[in-house]
Formats: sequence, C-alpha cells, structure tokens
Amino acid sequence: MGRPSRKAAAAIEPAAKPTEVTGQSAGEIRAFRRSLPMALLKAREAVMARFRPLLHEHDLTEQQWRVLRALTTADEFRAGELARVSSISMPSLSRILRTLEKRGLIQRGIEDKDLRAAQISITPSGRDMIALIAPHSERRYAEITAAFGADRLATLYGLLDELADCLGGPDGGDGDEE
Amino acid sequence: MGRPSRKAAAAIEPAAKPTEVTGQSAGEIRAFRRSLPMALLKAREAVMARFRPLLHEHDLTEQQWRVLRALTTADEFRAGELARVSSISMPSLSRILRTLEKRGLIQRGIEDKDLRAAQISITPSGRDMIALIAPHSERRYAEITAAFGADRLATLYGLLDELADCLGGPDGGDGDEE
DNA sequence: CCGATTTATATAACATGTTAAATATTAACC
DNA sequence: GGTTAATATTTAACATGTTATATAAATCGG
Repeated sequence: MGRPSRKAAAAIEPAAKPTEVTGQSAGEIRAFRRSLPMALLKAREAVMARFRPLLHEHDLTEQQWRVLRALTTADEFRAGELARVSSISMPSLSRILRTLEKRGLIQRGIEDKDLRAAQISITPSGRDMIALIAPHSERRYAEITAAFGADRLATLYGLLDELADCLGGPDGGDGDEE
Repeated sequence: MGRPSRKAAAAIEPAAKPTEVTGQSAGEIRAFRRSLPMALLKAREAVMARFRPLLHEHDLTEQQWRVLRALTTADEFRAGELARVSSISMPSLSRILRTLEKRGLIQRGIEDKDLRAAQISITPSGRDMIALIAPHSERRYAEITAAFGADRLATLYGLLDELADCLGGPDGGDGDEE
C-alpha cells in the first residue's frame, strides 16, 4: 500500500544508443539493456516466433523438433550424444524421448556391448513428419535471410560460434572443474 | 530391437565449415548445425554458464535476477511493463513476483486510477541483494569481454538488436496476425 | 572374484516457457 | 445506463530447464 509516489525518478536510465556498449554511469549498475543474455534471448525469441506456429500445427515443440532433426544426421544415437548434439539436457531428453516413442516417431533399443547405452533412431513415421514440415521451415529461413541479409547472417553465425567456443574452454564449459 | 544396422548412411550430413552458411546438399534437409535458434541457444548457454553459479549462491534464478535488475531502472512498474522489459512472459512473471514478494525482495500495490494495474517496486532488501551480487556479475562481464574482445562484442550486440528489430516487424511480432 | 568408482540413463523436485482460459476492471457504444 | 468489447493480471495444464539424486551396468583395483 502507501508507497510514496516518486515517479519523477523513473528516468534514471538513459536510453542507450545502439552503438553504446559500455553503458555504465558512475557507480551504478550495468545498464539493464546491455545484458548479453538478454540480447541473445530476445534475438532467439524473435527467430522462434517465426517457427513456433509451424511446429505447433503438428503438435511438436521446438525441442522435439530438434531431436527429430538430429536423428536424421546419423543412423543411431546414444542418449548422451543426442543430448549434446541437440543441446538438450539429459533430464529433458529423457522425457522427450518417452513422448516421441509413444507417438511412434522414434525407436529405442539397447546396445549389445553396453547394456546401459540406448540406441535411439527415427522411425519412418518420424521421417514423414520431417518431410512434411521441412519445406515450410526452409521457407521461414529464407524469409529471415532475406529480411536480415545473408552477409550479416553469416557474420552473426560466426560470432555466435566464436563466442560459444571462447567461453566453453576456460571455465564456462560443462567440464568438472571442482 | 533388431533394426538393420546401416551405419554406413550416417555420413549424409557433411561437416559444415564455420564459414559455410548455406549448408544444404541437393534436396536434403538444412544442415542441422546451421540452425539459427541453436546457434543463439548455444551462445546463450555458454554465457549463462558463467553467471548461473553466482546467482545460485544467493538462491536466485536468472529470471528472478532479471526482474530485480529491471526494477532498479524505474521507481515503479506495472506487471506488463516489467514483463516486456525483462523479456519474461506474464504467466511466468506472475509466479516470480509471488516468490519474490514472499522473500521480501519486492513490493506490490495497486494503482488508484486503474484497479487492475499493479504497482511493483523493489524493496531495500532487494536493493541489498543486488548490491551484493552486482560487483561479481560485473567481473564476469569483464572476463567475457576480455575473452571475446570488446569490438566483436559490440558488433554482436548490434547484430542481435538488428535481428530482433528486423524480425519483430513484418510477421514475427506478438501482433495478432490472424 | 569382490568392492569402489565411473559411466549412461532415468527420476524427483522445483522454476520457468507456452498456450489457453478465467477474472476483474475499464472503456466503448448504443 | 447497461451490454459488449478491450485491457491487466492471474490461473491452469502441460512441456522443458536446472539441480540433485537414484539406478543400473561397466570398469578399475586389490
């Protein structure tokens, strides 16, 4: 309830120019807009907004789609591999595989040599699903490329890869660095 | 179980070079590695891996931190504003605010002129939390900037902003485009 | 061969993302 | 002025992210 209404102080944060990166005033906290995670998130949101409706039409989530797509790049996967390749955590992948198996889009087996290891593969039905969606997905990609420019897109890919590489090593990686 | 082991077909997907962006063979599906959402996700993961442990030490999630940070940029927020500024969906924000209020890090009131609208503000306790964490957060930022290069980081920020802008308009925005 | 450690996967518990629907309040229109 | 549409927020239901732990099987050491 009764907080003193000092709304005048609301404009503390100056509107950061696009080129202004080190937007920090005196002893204050880093300008909120210049948060790298936020910038990456917003860009990702904007991109996914183009793809989500398409996947949703076929009752697929983004992650389920990633798993199916990954499964087309090799004949069989172990769960751990699949998690790494599709950038999905093992707990999530475990649930996703259960769902996709129920829907008949993937198959699961067990390796002979290592009874712990799973053999995960896409089914013909799964391939049909991909064949159905992929062309539309490509169209969205083409739209994005046209809107943003192929050259800038290439630059962006490069920077993103380099950023992940550069942070993956020293400390940020999943390596056990007790 | 007994799936024919045609492992030879596993190499359909050519290993894309870093510079190769339009990695598409004949009628095949887009090279999985060249997925823009994936590239953005991996970069974000790499960055967040640097910050998450820090927040976790103080029992804060990334999103709770975003909300607190956003609340320092103005004296009061309505829930909708806060959701937009911190890039959190309203349903999530609703839960987050409940949690943060219980912990005494934020306060909630109601606007006189519009009884639907919330007046959300950070508490002194919330500011203390930020003051405690912010210096460490800044150090991580400095590390990332040093590792990646301030110039490339600036370029990346620019591209990410432009990508979000460019996709926000035509179709991808939240506008009801029935 | 047996116990301890590592590896591969799954579960549990809680927080958030996504979509849809509910609720409450305001604005609009006749 | 009262019904209807729009707005602000919440809740529900389900899927995923994050962390920790459990389970099972392989490996290592004695």
